[in-house]
Parts: sequence; structure tokens; C-alpha cells
Amino acid sequence: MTETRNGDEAEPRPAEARAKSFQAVREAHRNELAEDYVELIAELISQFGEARPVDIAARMGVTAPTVAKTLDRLAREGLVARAPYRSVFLTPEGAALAEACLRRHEIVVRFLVRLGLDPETAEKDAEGIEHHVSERTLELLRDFADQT
Amino acid sequence: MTETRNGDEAEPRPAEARAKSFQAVREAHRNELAEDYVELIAELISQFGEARPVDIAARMGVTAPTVAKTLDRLAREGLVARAPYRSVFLTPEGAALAEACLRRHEIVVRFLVRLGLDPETAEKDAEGIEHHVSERTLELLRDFADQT
DNA sequence: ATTACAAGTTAGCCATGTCTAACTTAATGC
DNA sequence: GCATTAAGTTAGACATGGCTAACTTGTAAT
Repeated sequence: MTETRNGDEAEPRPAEARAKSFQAVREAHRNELAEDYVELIAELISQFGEARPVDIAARMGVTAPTVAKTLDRLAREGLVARAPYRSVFLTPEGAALAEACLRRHEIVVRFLVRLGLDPETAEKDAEGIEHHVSERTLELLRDFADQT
Repeated sequence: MTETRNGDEAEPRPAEARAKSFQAVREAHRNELAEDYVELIAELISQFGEARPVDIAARMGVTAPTVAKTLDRLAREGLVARAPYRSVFLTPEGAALAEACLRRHEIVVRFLVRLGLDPETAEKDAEGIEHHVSERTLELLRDFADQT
């Protein structure tokens, strides 16, 4: 039996298309942490001149060893540069990614606020949403936010 | 040195608030898979009368053993009921969760389409976004989508 | 009734992301 | 300059969510 189906009904949505969507979400999840880190690191650097693991930990809401492990991965991936017992810095690629993320983040926040959400909740929701917004959707959100 | 800071500048956003946002996102991620499964199972049941692991696998874009493992977890959590070599069904809690998710999913899709996105991309983006939308935001999206 | 094939399961591997506990290094204050 | 303490690292545990390979079960067709 392959998918008992009464033939004349319209296919709600092909199985493979859905599979692709879910695969894309999983893919997004894999990048998500990296994006949050470089975004935060960029911010810390512009605020304090450096990004220390302890500050990252406080803002990400995780412990220091978790930060260390993640930074190792990001270094492996060429997004950050680090030396033992020193602050973290972004590579050019890391900086580029951070900038793109920051831009996207701000668009999402601006959109949500424009929609009528309070800034605090907007920040919170944006944190989750931003990684799942396609380029096309981002444009639309921007247009909406920029509407007079 | 605790957070070198020049004192008179306004705090961009308190560290603990951000930590909370990220923790919320991680929390959402933990529920995400469960929600996607019950949502899909509900749909398969209404379409075909039953939800078979093989159909779930095809639509989630994963292999059968992965589905089996996940279904075991969902059963442990009381969301689905299953017997060896049989189709899967939802418990009352599972059905309730599925309904809530479906409702949310549709609002997000409707909103995106209303915004000007093509239905296919809307479905795709919704899959990622829906799990990160607060109740308040959902209301706003609904209002926007329902606007004449 | 047997056989063959599709579906489901089990076992075991791997990477990720979290944690705690224990240790090392660096910097600060006296 | 030495001791104290904060920051960073290392080791090791655990859960999750993927996978492949190999086995079992159920069913459909001859």
C-alpha cells in the first residue's frame, strides 16, 4: 500500500515539498547559534572594544564552558579568531555575517514594533523569528515597516 | 574588571533580558519537533484515516528510524499512542496541541500571503517562524491578515 | 500456503549543545 | 612580589536528533 488516497482529491501539499521545508528549518537551526554568537560578539566589541567569554555567557544565558565549546566551533568554521585566555574577535567573514544578521534583526524588530508590539516583546520574538525569514519575506517586512 | 563601561551611556539591553530571550528560543526549539510531528500526524489522520511512520518520514524528510525514535519520545510525553507495527494516533493532549499548532500555522501563512508572499514560500517560512511567535504577536498577525 | 517485499524495529554510531566539577592562568591589590 | 580572585579551560556526563545496517513483522500475490 502506497499512500491510500481517493484519487480525485487535490493533493494538499506534496510530501517532498514539505520535506524540503523541514530540512530547511533544520539547516537554519544549525546556523542559528553561530549567527547569534557573531551578532552578539559584534555588539560587544562595538560597545566595549572586546568580547569576553564571560560577557557572552551572561547574555546568551549559558555557562562558560558552553561558550568555550561554541567559540571553538566558530573558530574552526573561520568566523572568529581567538587566543587562549584572551577576548574573542571576528574574522572578516564573521564580521560580514554579523552585519547581515544585525540588519535582519533590526528589520524584524522594526516590523514587529510597527505592527503594534511593545519593544521588549518585539526583541524577544525577533530573536526566534529572524533566523527563519527568507530574503523575499525580509524585503516585505522592511517595506511594511517603512510604510508611512 | 566587570564590564568596562563608561557609565553615562544608556544600557542597550540588560544582559539578563537577552539571556531570557535566548533561553526562550532554546525552549521553543525543544518543543518544535513535537509540534511539527503532532501537526503532521493530525493532518495525515484527517487525510488518510491513519498516520503511518513511513508517511511521516517522507514528509519530515528524515529516515524511518529517526521517526521511530521521535515517536517513542512523543509517546513517553503522552502526545501520541502507538502499538508495534501499527499506525500512530494522537492522545487527547496530542490532538489539542495539534489543533493549536494548526491554527497558529494557518494564521502565519495567511499573514505572509497577505503581506505579498507567494503561497509556496509562505508555507516554507511559516514552518520556521510559527514556533517563535508569541500569543500577542499572533493576534497582531491575525488582525493584519484579516484586514479588509 | 509460501514467498517476496514493504514497513517497522533495534542496535549502534556520530555531532551538537547543554551542564558540573576541577584545574590553570591572568590580573589586581596590598 | 605574593596572594587572592575572577576568568578561562579541560574533562566528562547526559539528552537529542540525525544516520546506516541488519533484523523482524505483516501483508499481498501467486
